[in-house]
Amino acid sequence: MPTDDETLQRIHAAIRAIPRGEVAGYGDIARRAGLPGRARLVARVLSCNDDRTLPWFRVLRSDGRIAFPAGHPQFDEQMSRLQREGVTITNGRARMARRDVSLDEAVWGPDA
DNA sequence: GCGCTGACGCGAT
DNA sequence: CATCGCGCCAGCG
Repeated sequence: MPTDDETLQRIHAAIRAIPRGEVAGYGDIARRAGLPGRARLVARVLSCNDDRTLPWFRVLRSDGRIAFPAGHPQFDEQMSRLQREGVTITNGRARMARRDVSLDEAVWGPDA
């Protein structure tokens, strides 16, 4: 049931919906895609994703850290891209919107 | 069908 | 704060 096309599309949409200069957690994306608790699915989708137009770099862990271990090639690329968008990264951590007053409501509205 | 693994999350310590 | 433990889901040997 989970990994059908529709689900994939919604995850894609949720990721594309992240405003430039902002970031979101895997769990947030999953929730926004109507798949609460499927953070790992989002991760898997990204790992298999080949679409370059998808802002995959705006997706971080819920704690604001990049999912890759420091030193990993992907890690550097992601951090560079984020900084290029003005995302402040301190000690490998990006400033994330608080969960309770999340980006979901601020940007996508209360229905999210 | 079983168990391991991973671009995860969260409460408890 | 930094860690640990346990829960979660899907793919693969």
